[in-house]
Amino acid sequence: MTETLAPDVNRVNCPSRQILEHVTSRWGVLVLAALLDRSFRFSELRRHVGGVSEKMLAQTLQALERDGFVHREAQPVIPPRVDYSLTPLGHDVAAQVQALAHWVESKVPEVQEANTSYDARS
Amino acid sequence: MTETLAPDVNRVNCPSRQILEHVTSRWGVLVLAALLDRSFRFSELRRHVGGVSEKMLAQTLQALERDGFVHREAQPVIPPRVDYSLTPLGHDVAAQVQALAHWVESKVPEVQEANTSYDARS
DNA sequence: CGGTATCCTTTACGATACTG
DNA sequence: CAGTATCGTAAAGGATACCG
Repeated sequence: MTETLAPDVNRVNCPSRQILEHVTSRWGVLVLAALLDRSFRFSELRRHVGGVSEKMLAQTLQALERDGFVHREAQPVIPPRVDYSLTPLGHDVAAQVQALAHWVESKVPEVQEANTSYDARS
Repeated sequence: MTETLAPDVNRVNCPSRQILEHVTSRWGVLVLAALLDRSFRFSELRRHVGGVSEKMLAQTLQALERDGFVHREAQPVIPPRVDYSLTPLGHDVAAQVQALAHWVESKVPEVQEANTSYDARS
């Protein structure tokens, strides 16, 4: 009677979709990929990920922490020091996301050529 | 003298970042994942990907076609018939993106537990 | 059927100022 | 340093209507 429906990202209100959106969000991707290499302090991360604002970085980190992908370690010192790292679960997604990012970086020439020929037809 | 800088998604104006954003966009992810299984007609895709509007689907498909990931085949018949499929390049991204989507679907319970314990602390 | 054009609303995002 | 609060703008997105 109590059927558990399998998670499906194609369904509008499936929780998997929101998780996927956190992971693939504009800044989420870059933050996860960065943290795969090493842990970062807040301001380090801000410098590392070009163009991210304090607000969006904080928001992104909170979403990823809430989903159990990122671990936040605050040291009670003055000035404050907070380190962000991946959880085991986060390590798994981050590996996939970073692979994707690297793949894209490696295919830039092909894509640019596709852009050019597409634009030529229009 | 004419140095070619390696593509880096962390740089604000690197083309790789925009490509990555197309691929990881809200609807881009779901469209690529769907097309990995088979080709789709426009309205099939619209029904398959829950919640997508005509406008966004058209926009997403255009971006993916322009980047060389999706092939668009329009048959000159009445009523019109247009089939969308993956290019070889698109097949590679789609495989990664679908793997990510499936991974997320499989981890929904873990993430929901993380959500609960996070919310309990706040 | 497979779109495009228009309008409108909502959300994302950035800039700035402020706090523990 | 590591954020939060507030505000304003820009972009994303949805609804509807229309066209080839």
